[in-house]
Formats: sequence, C-alpha cells, structure tokens
Amino acid sequence: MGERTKYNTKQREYILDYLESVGGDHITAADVCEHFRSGANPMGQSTVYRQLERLVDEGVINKYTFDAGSPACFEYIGKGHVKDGTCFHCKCESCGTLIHMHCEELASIGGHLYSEHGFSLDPRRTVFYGLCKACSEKE
Amino acid sequence: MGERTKYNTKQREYILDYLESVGGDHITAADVCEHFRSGANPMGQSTVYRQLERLVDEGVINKYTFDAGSPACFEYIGKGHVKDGTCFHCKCESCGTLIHMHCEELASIGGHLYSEHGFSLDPRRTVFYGLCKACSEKE
DNA sequence: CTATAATTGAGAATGGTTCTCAATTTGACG
DNA sequence: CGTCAAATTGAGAACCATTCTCAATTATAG
Repeated sequence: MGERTKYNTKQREYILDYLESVGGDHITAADVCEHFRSGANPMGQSTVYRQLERLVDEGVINKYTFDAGSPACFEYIGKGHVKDGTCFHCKCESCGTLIHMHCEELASIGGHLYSEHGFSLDPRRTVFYGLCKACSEKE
Repeated sequence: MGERTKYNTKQREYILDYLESVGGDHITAADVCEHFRSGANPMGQSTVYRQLERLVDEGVINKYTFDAGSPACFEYIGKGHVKDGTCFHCKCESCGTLIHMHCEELASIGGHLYSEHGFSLDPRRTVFYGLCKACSEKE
C-alpha cells in the first residue's frame, strides 16, 4: 500500500485536509466535489475520484458501495477506529441508515470463513443489509 | 407479496420459463435480454427489467447487487434452496468470482445481530467481500 | 364485443463513475 | 536556479446498468 502515488499535489493535500476535518463520518464523492466547488481551491471531479481511489488503495480511507445507482461512501481512517477489523456496517434497507457496529462475535466470522471456507473476509468492504430496530418494529 | 401483477402476459411466461430452465445459477438482466434477442420471442429490455423487478417483489427470484457499475444478479428460487436463510454469497475482490455458501454458522450471525444489536439481517441482500482461496494464495 | 386498465417496447434520459488528452505541475538531477 | 521526463490535472466526453416516457398493443372483466 502507498506505492502508487508519486507526486504530492495541492489537490491531494486539500482532499486529505477535508477528509480529516470530516472525521469518521461518511461522505460521497459528490460531497467532496461540492465542498470544493465554490471555495478558494476549486477541483475537477476527475481529480476527486482519482484521489479517493488512491487513498482507498493506500488504506487511508475506506470505501463502501451500496445498491447500484446509489453513490459509494468514503470514510476517513483517523484514529484506527476501523482498521482493527472489528468494525462492521449495517445498512437499513428501509430508512437507509448506516449503522457502525463494533463486535467481536461478528469479527469471529472472518476466522470461520477462512478456516472452513478458505475465504479471506474484507470487513472494510462488507456491508450487512437488513432492517434497523426502528424499521423492523414499524413493519 | 404477489399483489402487484394484474395481467399475465406472454413475456412474463417466457421469462419465468427461462429462469426455471437456468435453475439456481446467477444471471444478469443482460443475460435475459441476450437470451431473447435473436429467438422466436424477442423482448424489449424495459420489459425484462420490469418483470425481474416484479418477480423480486413477489419473492420468486432473488436479486443481488455488487459494486457500483457491475450489473445485479438474479437467482430463481426453485426448490427452496435459498429461502431458508442459510445461503450466503462471497464475492472475490480480485477475480470477481461469486461463491455460494450454505452454512449454519453464518446463518447464526443473523440471530446474533437481531438479539444483540436489534438488526434484522437480510441474507438475500448481503454479500461478503474478500479474497477467494485461489486469489489469497496467489498474492 | 367493448371498455378499461395494464403492459409493452423503442428510444431517450439518468446518474455515478471512468476515460481521453492536451495543458499544467511536480520533483529529481545537473 | 533551470531543465526535463514523468505524473497529475481538469473539462468534457464516454460508459453502462438502470429507469423513464409515451404511444401502441394486449389482457381481462363485464
């Protein structure tokens, strides 16, 4: 990781600053574009997408994809709050809420998938779909 | 479920026949379009998408969505081989292979998510991302 | 058979994302 | 400092799965 970027550009720094200021919240590529649209440091959307892709490759941010047609979300890995592999994400199919979940038991399925099925789980890409508490009580 | 469709059309029957003949394999909307493109029963792609959407609503087929930009997969529910909630899907991030997995232990996380976190897991929408055996040994 | 509502299909529109390529910027080296 | 090759930028086009539009067709009830 981190071997792809050769040059440090202003744009890269601006994006990193912005991601850090946002913290652990989820943002879309469109959010990043919007933030820079009218500011002092305008930035092309191609650059936004390219830098976000790089930062994912470098492990600086995580990327989550949802249903086709809805934009991907990015999440800054600041204080190692996601890196440890015990943070999972649940997405409510009804209200769309994204729930962060720290859980050792969920983390253990990674080991099971590997030892029993030979599959190396990537918790940073995996999203559990279903209904959140509020919505499942409603329906 | 099943309350949305009012009329039974030829196109609907043709699609159902095709899905049944394919069995439990995963197919995309494009596959369905392709199958009918040059045959005796040509069908517009709008119809394919609409009927597939309906069949999902009616619980006749399952729909799985993957990364943004890659097409959704559909799976016919024939002999109840998916309905039971023990069928999970793993997608290899390297080679793209989709692995079907029947596993009681994985199914148990549904119970855990509900009792401990109040979240009702939908196994039909959830895909585990990571590396398949072959690819993880390669890298 | 008729009326009415649902469905079809060709083509356009959508929307997130990726690609193209000329212009610009970066950083190593002299 | 300059020079220069390599990397990056950005405006706009291209992509592609999917959804929408709407006039023509078809299915079903009565």
